[in-house]
Amino acid sequence: MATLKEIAEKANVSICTVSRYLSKNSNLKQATEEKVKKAIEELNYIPNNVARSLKTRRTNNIAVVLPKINNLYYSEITSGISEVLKKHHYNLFIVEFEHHRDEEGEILLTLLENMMAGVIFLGLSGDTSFHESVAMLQQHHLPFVYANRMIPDKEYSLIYPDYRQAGELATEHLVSQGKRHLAMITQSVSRLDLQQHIGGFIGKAQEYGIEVGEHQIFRQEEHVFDQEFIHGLRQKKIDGIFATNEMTALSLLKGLLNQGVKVPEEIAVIGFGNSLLGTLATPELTTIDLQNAKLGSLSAEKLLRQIDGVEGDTITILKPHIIVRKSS
Amino acid sequence: MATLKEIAEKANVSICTVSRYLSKNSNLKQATEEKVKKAIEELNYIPNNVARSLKTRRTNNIAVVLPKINNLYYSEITSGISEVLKKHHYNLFIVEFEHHRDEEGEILLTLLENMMAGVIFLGLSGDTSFHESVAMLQQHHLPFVYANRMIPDKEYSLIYPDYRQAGELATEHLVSQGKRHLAMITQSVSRLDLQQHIGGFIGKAQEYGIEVGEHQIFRQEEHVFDQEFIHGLRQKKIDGIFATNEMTALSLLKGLLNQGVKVPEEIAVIGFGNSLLGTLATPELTTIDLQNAKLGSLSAEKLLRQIDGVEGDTITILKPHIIVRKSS
DNA sequence: TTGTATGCGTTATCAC
DNA sequence: GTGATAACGCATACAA
Repeated sequence: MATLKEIAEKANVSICTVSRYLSKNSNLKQATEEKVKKAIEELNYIPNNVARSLKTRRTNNIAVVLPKINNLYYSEITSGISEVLKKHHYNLFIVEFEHHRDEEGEILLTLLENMMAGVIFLGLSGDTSFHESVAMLQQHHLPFVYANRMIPDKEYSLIYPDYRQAGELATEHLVSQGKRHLAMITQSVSRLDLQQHIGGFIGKAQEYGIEVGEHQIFRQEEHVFDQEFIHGLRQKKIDGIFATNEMTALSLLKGLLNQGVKVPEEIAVIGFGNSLLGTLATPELTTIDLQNAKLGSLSAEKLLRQIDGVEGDTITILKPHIIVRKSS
Repeated sequence: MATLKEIAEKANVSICTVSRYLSKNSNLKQATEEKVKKAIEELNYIPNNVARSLKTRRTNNIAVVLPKINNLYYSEITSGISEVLKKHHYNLFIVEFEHHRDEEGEILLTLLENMMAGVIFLGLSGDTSFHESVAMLQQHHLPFVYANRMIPDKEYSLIYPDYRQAGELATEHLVSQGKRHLAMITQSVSRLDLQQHIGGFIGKAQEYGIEVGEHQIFRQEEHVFDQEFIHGLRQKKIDGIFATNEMTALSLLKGLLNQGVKVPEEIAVIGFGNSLLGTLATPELTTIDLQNAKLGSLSAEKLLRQIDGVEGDTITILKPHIIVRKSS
């Protein structure tokens, strides 16, 4: 690898002049400029970003910390992030983080050790101890953005979809289809975002005079969508279901189909997310689009503004949209 | 950020001693060790990997270059890579590359500028001009592994599944189910791996005395699985189809279902890949498992061996397995 | 067992 | 316009 020094020697100028040439702004004499240019080409010079970073005390590296990259939800967001970063000449680091308590410190340490310019956290729940460790990042002035999570009692830089409105949209749609006996399938009810989903779903139902009791809120982990489960739905006369996870919705759809339930006539299903999967389901899945890719690109832009010091810790909220297909 | 210098001053030792303490191997006097330890803790020292990299002329960063991260196929492989890298304390750097010719040089340059320890290329076709640029990496002694692609006329470090055998397995299975009129849906036939698929599929068919003509090899991009297409299948009396892409298989399954074709009785379908999607399809998809995650972890290990200098450019071939479900 | 001194490749502050 | 020279934070050859 050729270095500035070698270029300088070859071109008979000082290292400094070469550096100036590379940073474009300073004006060199036409003649020296060409000498330098020639030397650089002949020696096949490649700048060393590591050295540059040491000197300037900043890198162009941005880390995305998420539970699992082999999950459409996260990889779609990441793709949105990637596009923006590429455009601004930032590099993308991925750190998978699976809520193993002992990893927390190690991961944050890695981010600091490698002088990340910023961090985006995806899908890190508000109920972990993670956030205490995160305070460390603030101490070290490492800018970060939380995407897709609401963090209570913290003034962090946040971006997430309007979870409550997502729930409301689901109710409104099901009601507009004539459904009155609503149910919901969700994950951990302790998560703040899911509480919002539930709140929106139930709240809007009440506006329509519909009661959604606790026994109509199913926890995904506790059920398989087998004959017994479907039978339970029928007994409760459920005619509309909102599943807060695309895979879950698809799985439910399959269960209903297997048991001969007509979707949407007998039971309508509305899901979450807008990957290709929804269109491949039978029937095609009606869904609340959380705009994953867009959320990714927005969170990247948000982080970059923070890095450039033109934005502080603010909250950005995206509006969800409904995509009506055949399952409702 | 505290530095070695500050620690040294606080502990009343030399920078060198602190550095030794951190690298563990050298043996210090108990007393100094504790002095240093204390100072490090009090000052909340965090090592600077950038400086370390500049000095040692190597980083712990490994890049994965792939077309799109929001694609289950690639993200599953990447997840496999991620696990291995994490275990060996390497960081994961992601570069999305979408075959825009003008990007090639820029991307490889970025890898060199940032002193990547190694690179894994995923799904980069053998027919692009990419490989010429890649020679540059060799000049700069940057180790790399091509995963999931066969590269003709190059002695690179390669790892891929036995594409031919995958095709053979598909044929064997379909034949064992009593199917004799086989068809295949594939992508670009110019890609070497797909040629292998086709070769295996057709070749094995011939062993059974079955002719698979050119008009039974469909190019995915040229078709939607609508009434007309399904009608065509019926006319040709096709009773078994092999789709070399999981999404395509699912999409086909849906098309067949829509047209009232009984799967697998009338037409059996066998797909590729082993994501959750296959089990959510109706009927559940029989599939050739290419072991994406495993391929990822193996390619990472392969690269690490290369970085450590214990392995040269070799070819690793994975054996595919069939997962029989309901669509065949 | 510990310290001194040098350099990794770059940017930046001075001079000239 | 251009050139010395000093850092950035760390590792290491060589001394002591």
